Amino acid sequence: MVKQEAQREQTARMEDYLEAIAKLGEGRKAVRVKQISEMLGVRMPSVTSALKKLSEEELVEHERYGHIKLTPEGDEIARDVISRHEVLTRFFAQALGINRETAEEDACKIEHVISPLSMERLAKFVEFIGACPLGEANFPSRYEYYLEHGELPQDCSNKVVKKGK
Amino acid sequence: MVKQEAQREQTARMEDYLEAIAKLGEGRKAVRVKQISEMLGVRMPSVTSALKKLSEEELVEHERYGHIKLTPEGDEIARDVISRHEVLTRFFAQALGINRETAEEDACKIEHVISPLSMERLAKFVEFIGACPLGEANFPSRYEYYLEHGELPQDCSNKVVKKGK
DNA sequence: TATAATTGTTAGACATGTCTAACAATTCGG
DNA sequence: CCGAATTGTTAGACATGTCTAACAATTATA
Repeated sequence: MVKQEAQREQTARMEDYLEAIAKLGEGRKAVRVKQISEMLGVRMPSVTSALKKLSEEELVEHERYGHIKLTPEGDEIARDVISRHEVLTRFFAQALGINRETAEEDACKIEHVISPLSMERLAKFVEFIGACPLGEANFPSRYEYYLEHGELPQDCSNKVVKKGK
Repeated sequence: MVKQEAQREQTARMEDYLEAIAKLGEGRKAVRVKQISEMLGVRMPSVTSALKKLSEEELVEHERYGHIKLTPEGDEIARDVISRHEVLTRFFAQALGINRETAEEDACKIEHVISPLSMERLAKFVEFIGACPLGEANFPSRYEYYLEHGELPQDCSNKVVKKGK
C-alpha cells in the first residue's frame, strides 16, 4: 500500500477559510469574498490575503475580482475539517446535551486541534450512542438522570457486559 | 451575590505559560526560565518576553534574573486551566480509552478553546463514568465491546432508565 | 576568588493574520 | 450606457509570539 502524499499542514485559520469556502460553494454556488468575510467575522482584505496564500499553495483557485473555488486538494482538506466538525457537534449536542449553538462553537475550535486518534474514537462513541438504543439510549438516559438528580440511577451498577476475547 | 471581577482574557499561549509556571512551582519550588522554556518547547527569550507581558498584567511576579511566581490572579487562572486539563485528560483516557500521551496532548490544546458549558458537562460525564459502576462501568464496558467487535452487545437496547421530572 | 559554564536578557528580524484607508473593478438602476 | 453603490484589492500599520545573535548576570569550579 502506497503512502498517501502528505497533506500540507494548515493553520487553524487557513482551515477555517477552506471550510467556509466549501460550505458556501455547496451546490456549485458562486462564492464571494464578502460572504467568506461575513462567515468568519473578518474584513474583506483579510479574505483577499488568505485567498492569495491558499492560491499559492494550490488549495484554492482565485482570479482577481473573479471566481473562488477549491482545488481537489483544498476540497479534500475542507471535507476533512467539516467531517471533524460534524462529529464534534454531534458529540456535544447529542451525547452531552449541549445546545446546538454552543456545540457548533466548540466544534469550530476543537476541530483544528484534536488528534486523529481522539477524533476516530469520538466518532465511534457518537455512533455507539446513536446506534445502541432504540430512540432512548441506555447511556444518555442514565446520564440525563444523573445530570438532573445529581445521583446515579438505581440500576447503574449491575448488568456489566462481559468483554469478548 | 457580587459578581466576580472579570478575569482578563488570556490567549492560549499565555494560558500555557501560566499553567507551566504553576506546575513547576508546585511545592514552592523555584521556577527557572529554562524549565519553562523546556516545558513549552520554546527558546528562553520567548519566555522572558512572555514573563514581561504577564508581569505587566500582574499575573506573574518576576524580577530580572530573579524569582518567578504567580500572583493570586495568575494562580487562579492557572488553576482553572489545570482543572480543565485534568478533566479533558480523564475524558480521553478513561472514557474514550486513548493512551495517556495523546490524551494529554489533546487536553493541552482543547483546554484553551472549550466553552465553560461543555467543560462542565464533560466534567459531569467523567464523574458519571467513574462513579456509576464498581470497577467496570456499564458504559465503558459496552463501549469497549463495541470498539472491539464493531457491533453492539446483545443487551444494549433494554433497561432504559425512566427520566425523573 | 578568578574564570568558565550556565542561565537570562536585550535587540531586532520574521511569520501569521488582523485592521483601516485609499483606490479599482464590477454591477445595478435610472 | 453612465453614474452610484457595492464589492474587491493594495498598501501599509499593528498585534502576537517566535527566533537568532550578542551580551550580561549568576553560579559553579579549579
